[in-house]
Amino acid sequence: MAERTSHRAAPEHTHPDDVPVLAALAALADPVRIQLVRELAGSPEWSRSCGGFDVPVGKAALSHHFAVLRGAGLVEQRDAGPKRVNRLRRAEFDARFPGLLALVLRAEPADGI
Amino acid sequence: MAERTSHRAAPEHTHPDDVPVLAALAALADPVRIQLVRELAGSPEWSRSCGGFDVPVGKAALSHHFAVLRGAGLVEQRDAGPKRVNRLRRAEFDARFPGLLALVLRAEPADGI
DNA sequence: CCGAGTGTTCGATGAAAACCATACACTCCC
DNA sequence: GGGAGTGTATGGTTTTCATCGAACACTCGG
Repeated sequence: MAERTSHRAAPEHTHPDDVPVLAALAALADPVRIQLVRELAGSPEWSRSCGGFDVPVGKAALSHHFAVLRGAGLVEQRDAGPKRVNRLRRAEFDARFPGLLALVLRAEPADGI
Repeated sequence: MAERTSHRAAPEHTHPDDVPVLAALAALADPVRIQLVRELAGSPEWSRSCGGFDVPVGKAALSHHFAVLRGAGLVEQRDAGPKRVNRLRRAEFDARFPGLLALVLRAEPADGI
């Protein structure tokens, strides 16, 4: 049959084209998720597992944040052994919401978030 | 002294340059405020008073939403007689967050917000 | 097969935000 | 000055969301 090696349910993804603006904005209007997106943008694709982020929340909340980012078409996930590795959907998301990712990724003038 | 005609406290404004990205995103991540911004964008400047919006909330909540929009550098308000008229800070906001307003103002592909 | 590592799900808790109804302040016009 | 129109402030309710702890699945290596 399929050449699937994992017996685990694949994570549900939403393509950026199916994401309303409101959902995209709401997904990015959170300091933890902004940090995740930024760190993800500074790393090669598929190089970061969910647990490998320096974020001040427990792993339950972290899992929830990744679900939100997936639902907003911002990240794609793939199972790699026991880990789940991530990729920022730069091109696709930027095609749907031009300039939005750039706003989040650029450094802040003063400092803050 | 001053040539002020109103004895009412002028509304506090925040310039877009002083607004963190997170605050801008949070301000726009609300369906009522998105509608306000859109209606405002489709009207001449200073032509709309706060109460003149077709929005499904009471006037207390409406006043709160305008305070949020002011704090995010999105709208400017001025007293005109008993009314308080509004203006969308298009150029200034776009200079600080290029493309963000355009994303909110463009029509949605499918329908939703 | 067992144990360590990783991520998700569940239930509950706490904080933040939206909302309303009321009361108040101000401006204008009669 | 009185009254209608307009917006803000306050207090309290409801909803939403982020978070945690604990329990559960899955993968891999010994």
